[in-house]
Amino acid sequence: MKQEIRVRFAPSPTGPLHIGGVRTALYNYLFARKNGGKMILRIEDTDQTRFVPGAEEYIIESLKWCGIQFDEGIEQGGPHTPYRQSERKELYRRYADDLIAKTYAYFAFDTPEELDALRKEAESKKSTFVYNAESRRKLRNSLTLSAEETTRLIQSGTPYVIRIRIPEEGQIVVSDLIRGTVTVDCVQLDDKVLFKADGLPTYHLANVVDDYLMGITHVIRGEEWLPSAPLHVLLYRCLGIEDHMPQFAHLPLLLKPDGNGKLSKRDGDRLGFPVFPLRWTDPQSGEQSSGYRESGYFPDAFINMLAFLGWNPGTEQEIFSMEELIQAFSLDRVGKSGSKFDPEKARWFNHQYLIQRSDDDITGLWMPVLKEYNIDASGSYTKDVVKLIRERVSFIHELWEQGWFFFKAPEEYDAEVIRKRWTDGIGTQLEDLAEKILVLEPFNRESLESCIKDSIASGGLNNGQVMNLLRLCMVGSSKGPDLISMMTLLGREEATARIRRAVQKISRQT
RNA sequence: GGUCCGUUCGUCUAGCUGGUUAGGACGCCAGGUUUUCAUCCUGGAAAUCAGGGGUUCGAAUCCCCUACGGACUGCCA
Repeated sequence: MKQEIRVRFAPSPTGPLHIGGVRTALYNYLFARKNGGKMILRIEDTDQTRFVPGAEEYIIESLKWCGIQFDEGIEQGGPHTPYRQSERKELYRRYADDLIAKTYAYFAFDTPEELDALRKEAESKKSTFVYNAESRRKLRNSLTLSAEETTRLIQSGTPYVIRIRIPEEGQIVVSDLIRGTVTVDCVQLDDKVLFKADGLPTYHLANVVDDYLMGITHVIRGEEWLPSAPLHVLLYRCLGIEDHMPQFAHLPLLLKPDGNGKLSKRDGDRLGFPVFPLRWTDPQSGEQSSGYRESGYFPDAFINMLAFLGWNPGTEQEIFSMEELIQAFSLDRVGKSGSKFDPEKARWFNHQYLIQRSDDDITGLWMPVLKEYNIDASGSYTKDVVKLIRERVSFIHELWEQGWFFFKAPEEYDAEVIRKRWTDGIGTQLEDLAEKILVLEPFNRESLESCIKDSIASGGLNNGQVMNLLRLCMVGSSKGPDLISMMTLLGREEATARIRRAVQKISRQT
């Protein structure tokens, strides 16, 4: 029987989840669903100093909004409860002790201050301090101290950490589903801390132990983890669980739209687009960061856009529902190089999703927005408006800009249009036309159209001039949907009132 | 500095096992539709495949070097 595929998304609750993280979660999710596997949410909160209140809730809410679902995790439970590392605290020590017993790890008593000093000193000599096979010989640890001294220090309560003892020679080979084989010499690795003085494991230990315990088969994570992947491979080996080592897939990074570097929180504020799925308020500073949800993006559009940043189906199809993404997804179609995030394309995706929606959907979404503008219109009227302007926008909130004049008469009239089209005597002719429209029977598209045409013909007027001025009367500028449709929808009273009103106002100005 | 990863139109990318006029999308430009604006449709410009060496009849595709970019280099994840 084939082994069940199990993947995990393992964020740290140190702040809001950024879109790079959402994409990592998405790829994990797609991979799991595509292969009939399980998706697990594990919270990696082993650093109590960086804990941010609300971050965990934010992460969960974000993923829900995106439609990324978990089979196991802090909310839905599962066979490996608990799913929060802080609650699994007792589990890790055993593995660290096991490593010590096998001499793959050792106790180190160096204080943070001492190490800091060493780093500073090295820096001043333009080199980097590395805790490795060479330097550990000169530092205070269970490798240099006698067994008695080590025991004495530990028993007297001296703070210590447990570090891995990297082999002095040999190579470590990481095989990566996206990058192929990555080989690193052990000499290049350093004796990373596995277990901290506060009694909690570091990422490296906790991650490997939990992935093992939770039966994770594929580790799909960001490229920033590639440099420590050899350490993780070594850990599986030292722990004697190499047979359970998952397959690795390191995803390329999301880059800034301009210039170079990893996309960061700052970029969004600077370039005017969200970097986070949901709006986030920093509990400490109160600083706000915008979110895709609040900016009017549809979750499926956002997900579609994100999926295409680093992956493509190899066909020309670009619009994919979550279901379609699941069907089409495969890790070997994930690229190797980082991608710059493009806000313009994100906008285009949203447009595609908006025009796919039904008139009723769009109307339903717009009604509450109209209320905020103090517009109290009926659903059926609003829907008629939606039909006329839906193609023109990418976001629900843009409907107002494209159709406010269906709900109130313009207050101002574009001076440029007046200058170009307004002539002496045109006012009275427009008023005559208004008169005819008011008594038009029946009042509909066809009759209105022929009424205007007749009036133009009999008055010897310029076609373009009248049409554009009528538009000016209705909208206040040379914008908007088809004039006849617009006037029909506004109704004869409103349409004629707007003509009279405009003629009055403009005549006074000119 | 060191280690590792990467490099095809401005951007996202196709091009999997060497032979294509290097394809698509966003954006941009032009024309058409709309007597308006937007949408939409059609067309166009846009990558000497980072550069240089090889291998080969033939390389964006394989190898090497260089350059550039990025990540990592914490008792952070």
